[in-house]
Amino acid sequence: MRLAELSRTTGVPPATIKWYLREGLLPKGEATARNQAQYDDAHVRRLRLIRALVEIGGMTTQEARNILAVVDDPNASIDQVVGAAHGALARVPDSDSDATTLAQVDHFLASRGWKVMPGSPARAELAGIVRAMAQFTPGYDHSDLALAAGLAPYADAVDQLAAAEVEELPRDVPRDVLVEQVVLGTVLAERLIGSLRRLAQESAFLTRYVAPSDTNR
Amino acid sequence: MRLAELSRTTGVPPATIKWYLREGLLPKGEATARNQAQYDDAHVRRLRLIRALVEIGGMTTQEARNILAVVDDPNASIDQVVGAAHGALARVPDSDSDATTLAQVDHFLASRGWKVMPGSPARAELAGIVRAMAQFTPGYDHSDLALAAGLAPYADAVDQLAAAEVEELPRDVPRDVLVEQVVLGTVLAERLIGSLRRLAQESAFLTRYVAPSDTNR
DNA sequence: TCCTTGCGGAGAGTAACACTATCCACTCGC
DNA sequence: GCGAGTGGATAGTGTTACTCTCCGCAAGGA
Repeated sequence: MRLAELSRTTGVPPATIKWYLREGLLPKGEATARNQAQYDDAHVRRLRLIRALVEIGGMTTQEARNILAVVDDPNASIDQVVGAAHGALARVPDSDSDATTLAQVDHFLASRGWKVMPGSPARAELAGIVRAMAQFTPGYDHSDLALAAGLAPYADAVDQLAAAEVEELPRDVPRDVLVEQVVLGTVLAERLIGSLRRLAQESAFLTRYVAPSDTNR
Repeated sequence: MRLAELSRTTGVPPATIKWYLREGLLPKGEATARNQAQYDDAHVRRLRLIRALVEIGGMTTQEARNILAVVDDPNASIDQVVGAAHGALARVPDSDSDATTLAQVDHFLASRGWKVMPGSPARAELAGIVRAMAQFTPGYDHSDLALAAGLAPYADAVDQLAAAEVEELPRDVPRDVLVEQVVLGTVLAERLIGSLRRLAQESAFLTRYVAPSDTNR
């Protein structure tokens, strides 16, 4: 398969594929001559993975490259792969978040029994979100209890999902397949949950605000 | 309150505030002279809302402006506000998604009893995600049942959350407060769920892959 | 053998985005 | 009265993700 055909099967423009090759996101094809190269299914797969990370996951190419580097490293553990994906998905606030909110978040995580590493990007992101929410709640008392009560329904929902996902990972599968599945499960599922929630919300709003009497009252 | 003080209380640089004023994201202060203006708490609040949408929600300023326009329109219904927020959160694929996936998604939504408008951005986004996932599953049979089975755990989790959120909205509150809360509840909660899921996932991976014997084996 | 078509690789160019810097006339407070 | 500060306008900057153009070479038909 040459570049043009790779482009046709994936729908990615040739110029973009060339750019991915230059940037090192996509490994080079096997050269058959000075200006001819062969690509195979692994390239198709990798190209689709890149597009999934960028188009659906909303990552920059730099973030995608970081993940792919870990994916390609045969010595990297699953934890490291997950860590790379999480690092790219998190929107860590620029400024150092205040210690109060961070301590509150840590307390919440401990009360949940979640083991999280201090450098976790998601932890910093959560602190930023909590801080922003608190700014809009004038009477917010900054107590650990108030936080835990507010987050509980979300944490409950997500706890089950995460546990099931990790538990259902296949054990008897080659590393590259498992790793790819972990990345997709982390990145695409996050977007999946988001769109499903919006669909459920939309439906709930339509039911309550537009025609509540039509259905059950 | 003058511009410099507005900058100090929100942490947003003066030049950025000026730019938001020019772009129409932030309403002008009340002019007291040709080159002096007064800002009040509403400006502080609006500025914080803009930063929440942009920094946490990851929106472009154009998307933020679209939402704010609906928020400011006293004739806009809650549904329209939610619709604007959803429109900015969704990552709709560029290409027209294929009819097969879209029909499958519609079938799934109907089986759930979710009422969704055909133009819903979340619907198109979901179709794009399902399509990408199917590409990585060679034996995927494109049956409605397989889709429903795969999405069920996520949809179950999200269904309860969305219903609770809509149900818990205050009814006896001025429109602007309600509208602001709806936008924040839509945008910030989406990010909140994402970061919480990653934290739960991180914990689950640490438990299973790093030290499973320490805890329960 | 020629000749057209297409290939790959490299570098420059581009469009959008979100600010940021500079300038200027003016005004407030001392 | 004067200097620091203000608001408004315009132009400039850095980043990102491509996209365009060019070039020498290869492949395959006439």
